Amino acid sequence: MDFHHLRTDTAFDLDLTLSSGQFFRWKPYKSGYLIQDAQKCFIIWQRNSDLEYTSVCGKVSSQYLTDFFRLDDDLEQIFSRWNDSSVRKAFSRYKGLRLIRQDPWECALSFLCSMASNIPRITQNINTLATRFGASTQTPYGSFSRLPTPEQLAEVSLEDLYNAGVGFRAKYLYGLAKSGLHLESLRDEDYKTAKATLLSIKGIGDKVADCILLFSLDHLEAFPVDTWIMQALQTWIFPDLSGSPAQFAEQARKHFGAFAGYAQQYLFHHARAIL
DNA sequence: CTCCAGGAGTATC
DNA sequence: GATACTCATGGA
Repeated sequence: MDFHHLRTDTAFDLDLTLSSGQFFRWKPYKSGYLIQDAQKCFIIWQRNSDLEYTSVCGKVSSQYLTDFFRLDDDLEQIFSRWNDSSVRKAFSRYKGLRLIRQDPWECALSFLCSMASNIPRITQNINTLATRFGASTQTPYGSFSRLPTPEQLAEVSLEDLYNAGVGFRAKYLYGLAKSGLHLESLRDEDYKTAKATLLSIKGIGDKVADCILLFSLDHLEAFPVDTWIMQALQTWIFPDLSGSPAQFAEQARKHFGAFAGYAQQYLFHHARAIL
């Protein structure tokens, strides 16, 4: 096989980044990881500042990995503007935790599955969608199921989706697939316009929309507020504020600014660890 | 058995 | 605009 190297001259922690609950199609493989991103599949190891990787299916390059793991984001500069002790503590404790720039379609499916669920089950759901409705690829490393494309999922019946074990989320996945919404075009729109479009899809509310915008569409000012972040904000950032999750999200975006999503990801990880 | 989980839609006031 | 109820399923 063809192995390549990528040297990371900025902080990057592959284990932390993968296990931080933003992306679900990965699993341990021989002291490294096997990662599936939309239609691609690759294996990757990290040893200090060196990433070693090889494509399994689809073309994976150093540029692709730099984009996928957002290795060009300057974390020191992004976090230098924030003085909240909890954020500073999380930043020093979780060095190298990065947002992932994942495929928008995969991201939308994942976070539609995420509602009233948990990370292990989201992982199970997204993998089931792939094995049942996606194409299968034979590789030297075994057989892999690709995620169904929007066109492929649009051909799946509502009944088959319910039988895939995604619960009440089936009707929302069905609606998204039938909508024909072109997620990629939302990358170039401003945050509020892009979010309004996402909110027009049944099943996508404030939180899921912000996850899609943050994790796949480069809208780093998005600040998804779930139950964990709600606790984190009330405990650490706005102890005197009361209100709805939407109001806390609004305050958080004002407080953290253009890169609020990075503060969110660290606070989420921190809250999950100690609250 | 009951309760809850990286929520959101709907009805009702 | 707030609040309560509902939606499926699996694990604790």
